[in-house]
Amino acid sequence: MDMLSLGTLGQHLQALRLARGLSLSQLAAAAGIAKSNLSRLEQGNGNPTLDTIWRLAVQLKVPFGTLVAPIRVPLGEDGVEVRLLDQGQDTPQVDAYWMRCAPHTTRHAEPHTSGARETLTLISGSLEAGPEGETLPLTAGDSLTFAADLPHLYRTGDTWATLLVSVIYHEEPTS
Amino acid sequence: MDMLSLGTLGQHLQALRLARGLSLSQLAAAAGIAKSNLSRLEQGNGNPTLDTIWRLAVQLKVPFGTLVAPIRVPLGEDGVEVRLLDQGQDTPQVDAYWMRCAPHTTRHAEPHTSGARETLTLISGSLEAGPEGETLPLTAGDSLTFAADLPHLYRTGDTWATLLVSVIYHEEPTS
DNA sequence: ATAGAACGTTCTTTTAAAGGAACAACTCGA
DNA sequence: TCGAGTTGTTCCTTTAAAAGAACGTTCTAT
Repeated sequence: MDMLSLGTLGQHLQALRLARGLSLSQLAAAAGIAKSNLSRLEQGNGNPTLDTIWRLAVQLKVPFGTLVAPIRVPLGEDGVEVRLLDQGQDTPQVDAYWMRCAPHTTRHAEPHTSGARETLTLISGSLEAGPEGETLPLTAGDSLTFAADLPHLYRTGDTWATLLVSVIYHEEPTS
Repeated sequence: MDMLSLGTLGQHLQALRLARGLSLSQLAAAAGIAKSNLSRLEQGNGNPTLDTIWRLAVQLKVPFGTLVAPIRVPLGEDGVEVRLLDQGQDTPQVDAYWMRCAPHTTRHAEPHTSGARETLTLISGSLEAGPEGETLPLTAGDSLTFAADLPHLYRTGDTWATLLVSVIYHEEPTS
């Protein structure tokens, strides 16, 4: 494990516990784990089980991921975070992504295979996107479909932008 | 542990792995864990360590919490599964859902607030959707935007349908 | 067919996480 | 001052998670 996160887990565990005015013994009892276990975790040693993390997250009323990756904004180097949501197995093939762009960043995307299209739906923020030279401004709720077999880009202004991206690959002749 | 999450963890692990075209052996090797370990986890047994979960999340490029706590919104009793992907905090507010419909099912949706619109993007399968009386057929890759402040529905034919749904609530006059 | 290399499963062994009971330190009230 | 109640720590024990090896399959290529 990247031992980095282990130490911080302990700190945040303790910070959350104290913020709720709970003693170590109280929290351990409420979560149904041994206090020796919790003590070790707060000290930054150990490597808790999913079961243990879960029980603590429930008691502290923290959405789980917050407990272990608290302040981290897992951005790509270029200020863009992308998650694959789903891949269709039909023709044409469709890949669905969730995407988040930091303010004042521009992401240049390479062309996809010939005939590919992209459909965007902006969830929050504002964004300028489309084929290079033909980008259009979008605000929350807007959708845009464009040809993705050319270089295209996503550019943010002063705000973060969150959007759904669907890449529709061209229907290939099934030989 | 609330066994609810353990079984689903395995399913999501496997789904993500297959979505990336990785074999169990490959993923285990890349993550630096024993494949017996990964095998057990995908079967829904076991109780992985933070270390193990972390390594898998890194390899699958998934923001951790997504692996273990997929957010299911049990909207339907019928063959419809819905997951909340994201909620925008801008105006207009946008809710993004991932939705999957079993074959030969019809889902009637209640009207949303006045002025609300919906944008759909079909990932796989085929679907007929839209306001009641004005539904349109969609195939993989198609998008559709319609007024969602009226009763609307989603109806599948012989196949499953997977789609992204964005609900755009009407922009309220900010006083 | 046959050897080779993948695949994912199921064993056994090793390791360490979690539980439990001690412990010292510190607060209370009697 | 003396317990009886905390607090969080440190041991030791028990349990099970992770590693490693072996297995039966399924391909592909010779």
